[in-house]
Amino acid sequence: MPRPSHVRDSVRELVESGDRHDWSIEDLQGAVRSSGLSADYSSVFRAVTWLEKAGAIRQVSLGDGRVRFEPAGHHHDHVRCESCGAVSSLPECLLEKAAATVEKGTGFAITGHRLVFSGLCPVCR
Amino acid sequence: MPRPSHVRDSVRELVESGDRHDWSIEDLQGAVRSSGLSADYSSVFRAVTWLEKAGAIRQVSLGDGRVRFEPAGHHHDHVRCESCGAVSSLPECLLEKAAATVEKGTGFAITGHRLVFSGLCPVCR
DNA sequence: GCAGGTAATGCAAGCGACTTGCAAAACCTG
DNA sequence: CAGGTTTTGCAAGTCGCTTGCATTACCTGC
Repeated sequence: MPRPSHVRDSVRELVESGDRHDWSIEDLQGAVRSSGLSADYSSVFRAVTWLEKAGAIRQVSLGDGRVRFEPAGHHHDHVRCESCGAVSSLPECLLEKAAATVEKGTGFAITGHRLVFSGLCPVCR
Repeated sequence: MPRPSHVRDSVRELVESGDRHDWSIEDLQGAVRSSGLSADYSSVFRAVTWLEKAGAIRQVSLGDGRVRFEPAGHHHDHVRCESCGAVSSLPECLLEKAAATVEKGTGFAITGHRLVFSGLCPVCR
């Protein structure tokens, strides 16, 4: 039975606030700390592990070799700025039809995908 | 000026033989060794670094936290089996049009993307 | 309110994969 | 063959994630 956990609560609140889709553990630790609370890296790690298993947040793989998180919601893809690293989410899935094509072409049973566009954000371009 | 390098030559040959799109450094080291040649992990690492800069091979990010390589050629995407890890490449790009949509919707200048389908390969399904 | 039990936390150590420094060996070139 | 440059292997370093363990905090039933 979970008990009050200021770390987990803060992490959940931060991620679920919904404006970011690329929270790294370190980012979260920094954010929790700058709100005045203590937070060890490992505590934040355990918080995200717990929250992910509980279905509140989800890993997102941006290809930079870090585990990143976003609020769990319906599926969507991302764009990432090559210059400043800003990440935006795309409102809808672009690949519903493509999956069928892939199934026909390869014989795989497609269950999901990971798509990240890269480019330059409005500020950097 | 490059000089004979059995490690680099073997690695290039292996990757360019073209039947795999998910060579990890360790895989390559194993393959070089099993052909009877010596190959330290760091030598293979330097070989892939060199070949990548030279444009002969390319990193492919499959989201498993390893650096993987494939022959550099024209762009294509991948399907990866969740069960056995088998990777196939998709013959053509599915997203030419989607990029334009994304640009319009987000204001980003799109320069590329990374797409990996996951599913079950014909053998595992 | 207090003892007992479970959960959360911090610290430090461990781990996996990549990266780098350095000296020894291999290779050309004049 | 001497001199200068590349490759190679070994070992050590780095980075980020993961785990073990003792401590602290929190409930719950006396």
